[in-house]
Amino acid sequence: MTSTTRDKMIAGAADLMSRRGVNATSMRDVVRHTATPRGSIGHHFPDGKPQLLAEAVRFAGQRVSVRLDKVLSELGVIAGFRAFVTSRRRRLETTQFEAGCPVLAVAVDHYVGETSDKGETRDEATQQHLLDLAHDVFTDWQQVMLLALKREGLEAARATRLATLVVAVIEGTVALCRAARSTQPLNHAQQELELILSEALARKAE
Amino acid sequence: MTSTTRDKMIAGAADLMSRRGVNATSMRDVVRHTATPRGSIGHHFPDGKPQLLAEAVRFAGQRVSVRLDKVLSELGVIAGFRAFVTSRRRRLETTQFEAGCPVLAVAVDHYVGETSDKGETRDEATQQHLLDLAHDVFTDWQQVMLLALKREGLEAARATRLATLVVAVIEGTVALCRAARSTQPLNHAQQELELILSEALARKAE
DNA sequence: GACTGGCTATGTCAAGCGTCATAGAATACA
DNA sequence: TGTATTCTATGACGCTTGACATAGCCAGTC
Repeated sequence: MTSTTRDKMIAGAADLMSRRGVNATSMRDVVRHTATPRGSIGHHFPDGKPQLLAEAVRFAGQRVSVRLDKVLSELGVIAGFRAFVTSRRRRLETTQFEAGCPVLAVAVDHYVGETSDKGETRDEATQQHLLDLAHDVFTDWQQVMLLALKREGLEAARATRLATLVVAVIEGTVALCRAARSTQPLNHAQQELELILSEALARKAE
Repeated sequence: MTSTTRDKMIAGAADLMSRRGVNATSMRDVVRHTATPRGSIGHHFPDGKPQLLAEAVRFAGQRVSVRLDKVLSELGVIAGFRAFVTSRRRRLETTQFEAGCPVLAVAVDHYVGETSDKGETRDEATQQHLLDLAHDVFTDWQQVMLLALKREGLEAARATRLATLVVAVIEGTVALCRAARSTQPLNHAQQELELILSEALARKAE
């Protein structure tokens, strides 16, 4: 095995990021939360916090991507989407609307390293890198959705737009539900989105 | 005048929050960014950072709400929505995709005060309050959209769901555009949303 | 001109942060 | 068994943070 400590740290970091954001998640929080040794951080992540954040984004992105792909190809677009939303809803409920999305957190909350010299140049390179990673994840999710739509015969351009819309709605809805401490925004968005998707698929031949 | 210093601080805080998130925005950053005196913070915001954050959320929420209402009632739902999206797009472009939404930041990035006693109880009350404020803002925006849709004859239940969808898409799209450093996600979402809205309005009589 | 009260400037403080160094434990292989 | 390598534990460091205290400025008013 390649040390489960490392994996626990990554998963724990992703979890904390999804709940609190990037900067509200300290490395000490991560080791507390995962019951892992603090000294191991330097060992497993020699590049420090940015590296841990990056791995957490990749990890969470891939986990969702795999699940989305599975459910879409097994159940088709409509039922698959419904199943995916249901799992998101359950996660919101079981965590009392605390859990969000670590990738969204990276896209919204800028990482702030040490302010190096004079506060003039923040750690912009790291932030750009994290944003790139978040973009890769978003693109990956869109791609999964896109392929599912095309698989059911939808034209490429329309499918691309719809895939973007779906990802945007999911991310935005997470924020609304957290603020509302309710799944109602998710329910409303789901209803409308299912309508849109089924109409689009029904007209694919035109 | 009731001291422009206070207002500049609030607007500056909202701006920084929208770019960096809640915890990456320090009070010292705000005074640097707005060229306001550091010592005045305790004077204008005796409750400290939480108070400044709260006022920033209210300020930004109201500003958007007013603009959205104006444009929707002057131009109607479709053209008004288009105009609103256009202004968001311009803002993204002129800030090189740095500016986001301070309300979204509050919903994603948890405020962390001093960890009081033993790290067990974070500043949960303050965070709940900020989330409530964010929820009020989101609700307000949805209400503005809802009224515009009803004004054009849409049935209440459908209008409610669409209003939620629109707000969710706008917030989610901000994140996608920031990560992509591109307005393409906004463009795609806008196209689909205009389609949905015009179809819904066209069928209002059924 | 002196007084006064709202504002500004600057320094100090405890606490938390990420990082690093160093020492100890555990594990794997000969 | 011995030893090398990998992992864990703990403390120290330099820094930033929000909060506070104290002193100075600068209108207005009598």
